[in-house]
Amino acid sequence: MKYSRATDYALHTILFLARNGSEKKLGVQELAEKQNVSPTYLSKILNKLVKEGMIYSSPGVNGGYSLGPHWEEISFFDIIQAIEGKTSLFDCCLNSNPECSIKKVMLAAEKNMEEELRNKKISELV
Amino acid sequence: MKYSRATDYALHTILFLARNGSEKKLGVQELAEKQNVSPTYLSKILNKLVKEGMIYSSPGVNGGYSLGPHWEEISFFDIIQAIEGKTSLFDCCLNSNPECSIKKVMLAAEKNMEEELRNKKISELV
DNA sequence: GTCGGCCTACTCGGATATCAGCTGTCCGAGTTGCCCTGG
DNA sequence: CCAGGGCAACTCGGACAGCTGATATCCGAGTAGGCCGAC
Repeated sequence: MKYSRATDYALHTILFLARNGSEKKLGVQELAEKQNVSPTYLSKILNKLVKEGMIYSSPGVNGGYSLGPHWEEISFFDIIQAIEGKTSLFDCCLNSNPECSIKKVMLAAEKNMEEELRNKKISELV
Repeated sequence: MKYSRATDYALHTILFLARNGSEKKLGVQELAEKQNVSPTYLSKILNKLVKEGMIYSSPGVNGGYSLGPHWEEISFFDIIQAIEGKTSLFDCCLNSNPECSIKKVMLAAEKNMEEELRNKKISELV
């Protein structure tokens, strides 16, 4: 089990944008070069963030990506959830018993990590 | 990102063994039927636990799996690590910068979950 | 009766098949700013 | 000088390929207990 590289790219990209100034646009080319990814792939990842309203994208000449209006409130968890999806880490696929004690322990532990990620905002690192 | 089903099987199997009495053996057939898995696949999973010394396996007629001597100390984390491996959830593959602030946040959050899983022992659920 | 060999019920390990999801590429389409040309 | 068209630089979206890891399955090998027959 691992976080996907896409999550890594998304986190770093948002941090790049934040450090670059919240208003300025950056082309996907430039962002991709800094992370050694192909621009097309990075564009796919960033589109997920666009759909969540975290960042803007401007087409056309001199287009690019820039941060959304509430970027200072974006937490690590927001970004991760946008990329990885909203499914829980653990699913007890054995019996559909909602009282499964193993599931309870796992979900409690997951919540612990989630809380930490919810409280950490990208803006704290700028 | 998700925990593999193998982890789910491993956790439930150990709980089965614990509830069945720490000394008694259970065949992989029986364990597999309760979880709707193929016996051969479950056997592969359980072998990982055998190698970590958590459970014993007895070949031959009336063979099967039984708990190891220190089974009461086995934590959720031990089992998960035996199945999923010891790699960290997050790897900053961008620059090999050990000071990457994103990595630090992620690892801190991961530690939070890890601690919770370390402190939860299977024996608490029996 | 007892000793040894076979048989059966198990686990172990490697090789292999299958499948889903991640990663990445390619191409066509849409959009926007800029330049260039014709009046 | 100005308006309009075309071009170039971008992003967007879908289709598709490759690869890796999870999820199995199969088969041969090893092991232990029990049975059975020969002596």
